[in-house]
Amino acid sequence: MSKLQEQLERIRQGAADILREEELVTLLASGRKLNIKAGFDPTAPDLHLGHTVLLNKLRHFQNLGHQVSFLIGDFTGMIGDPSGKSATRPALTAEDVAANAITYKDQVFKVLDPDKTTICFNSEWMNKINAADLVKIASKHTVSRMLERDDFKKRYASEQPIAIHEFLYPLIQAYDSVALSSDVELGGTDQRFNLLLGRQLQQAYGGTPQVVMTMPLLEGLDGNNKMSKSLNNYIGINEPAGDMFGKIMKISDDLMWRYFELLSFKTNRELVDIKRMVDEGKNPRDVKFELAREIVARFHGTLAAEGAKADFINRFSERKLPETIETFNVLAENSSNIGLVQVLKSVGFCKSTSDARRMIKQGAVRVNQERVSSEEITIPVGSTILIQVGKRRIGEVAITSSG
RNA sequence: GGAGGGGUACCCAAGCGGUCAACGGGAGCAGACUGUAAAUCUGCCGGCUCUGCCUUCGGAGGUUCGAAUCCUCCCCCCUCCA
Repeated sequence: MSKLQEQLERIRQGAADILREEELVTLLASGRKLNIKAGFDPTAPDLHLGHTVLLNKLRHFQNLGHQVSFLIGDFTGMIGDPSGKSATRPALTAEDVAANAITYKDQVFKVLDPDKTTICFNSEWMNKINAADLVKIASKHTVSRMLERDDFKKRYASEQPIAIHEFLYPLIQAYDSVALSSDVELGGTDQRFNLLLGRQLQQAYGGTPQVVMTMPLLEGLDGNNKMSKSLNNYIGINEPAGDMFGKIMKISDDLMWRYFELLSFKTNRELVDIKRMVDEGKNPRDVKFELAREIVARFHGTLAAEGAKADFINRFSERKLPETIETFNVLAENSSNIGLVQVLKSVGFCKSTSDARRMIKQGAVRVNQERVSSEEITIPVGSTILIQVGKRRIGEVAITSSG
C-alpha cells in the first residue's frame, strides 16, 4: 500500500462522509501542509467523549503534519444556530468568551497537538465587516438553496416561522471558511449543510472549495441517544480515571464496537483482528478492558489507566475493597449516637432518609462489610465505620459530635 | 379575532367526586445470576421524628363531610377557522 493510500485510509476511518474524496486525495498528494478547520460554540465547554470523535479526527490530520484552525464562533454564537429549537442564547461578554476559550484549551489539548493548532475567533473578521459586506455575502446564495437545509425545509413546509437572521448563521459560518481559506472542514453529520455552504461561498469568492468531512454522532452510554450531558449518558473527559474506566466497562458489547471505531486510535486492520478473536471465543470483556485502558490513558496517562484497571478487577471481579476510599465526616445531633439512615443521607449515598430506608430494606447497605437488615441501627459518636451502598457507593465515615 | 383539545410524579401515559401517594410502560436504583455485557427473575422507584403523619396531579380561589376528578378566574401548549 502506498503512503498516500495509507494516509487516506487513516483519515477515512470512522468518517460518515467525505465530500469530495477525489479532492481530498489531490490535497493529500500535493504534500502541502493543509489548513483544517473545525468550528466550536463559544459557550462554556464541558467536553465528553462524543466531542472527542471530531477532535480525534483532527488529531489524525495533525499526525500527518497538517495545521488545525480551532475556530471559536463567538460572533455566530450571538445569533444562535437555528437547528430546530428556537432557544435564544444569552449574549456572552468578551470576558466570558475569553474565559471559555481557556477552558477549551485545557480540555482540547488532551487530544490535539498544541503546536499544530491555531485557536481563532470569527469576531476577528466579522467585527470588521460592514453592512455592505454582509449584503454582499448574502447575495452569494439563494433562498431556494437555503431552503434545502432540512430543518428550514420542514419549517417552511409546515409554515413555521423562519427569521431572516437565521439564514445568516450558515452564511457566516461559511464565510469563516473564506476568511480562513480552509482546505478541509470537519463537523458532525448534523453540520453537513453548513459545511457544504462553505464550499459554495469559497467558490463564490474565487477560492478553492474546501473538502467537507462529517463525523458520526457518538451514541451515549444507553446505546440509543447521542451522547449528551443533558441525557446524562456521557463520559466527561475530565472525569476521574476510575469512573471513566467503569463507565466504559458498563457499555454493552454492541456499543463497544462503535466506541472502538470512533474513539480508539487503533487502525482498521487491528480492529478486524480484535473482532475475529472475539468471534473465535475471546471474552468480549477482555477486549473492553483494552478499550477502556486506551481511552483512560489518553486523558489520565498510562499509569493511571493501569491503576484503574487493576482497581476495577480487584473491586468488581474479586469483590475486594478499592485501593482508595473516600472519607467523610458526619456530625451527630446529640452527643451519643446517630441513626444510620441519617448518615447515609448526609454523606450523599442516599437522596433522602426514605431512600436510605429503602436501600436498607433491599439489602443494599453494608456497614464494616456486614449486610445491615434493620433501619433502626445507630452509630455511636466517635466511631469510624466503612459504609457501602450497592456496589459503587463506598466510603469511610467518622462520626463526631457537634457539641 | 373565533371554535375545539390538552397541561398528572424523571419521560410517556391512565384516572374524571371517596377504596389515590395516584393503573400501566420506559428510564433509573437495589437484590439474584453474571463479564459492573446482554437476557432473565424479584423488589423499590414523594417526604418525614415511618405499623403513623405530612405535602403533591399547570397557578389562585370556590363548591363539598370529602376533589387529580365539579365550578370560577388566570397562565402555558396544541389543532382547526379567520
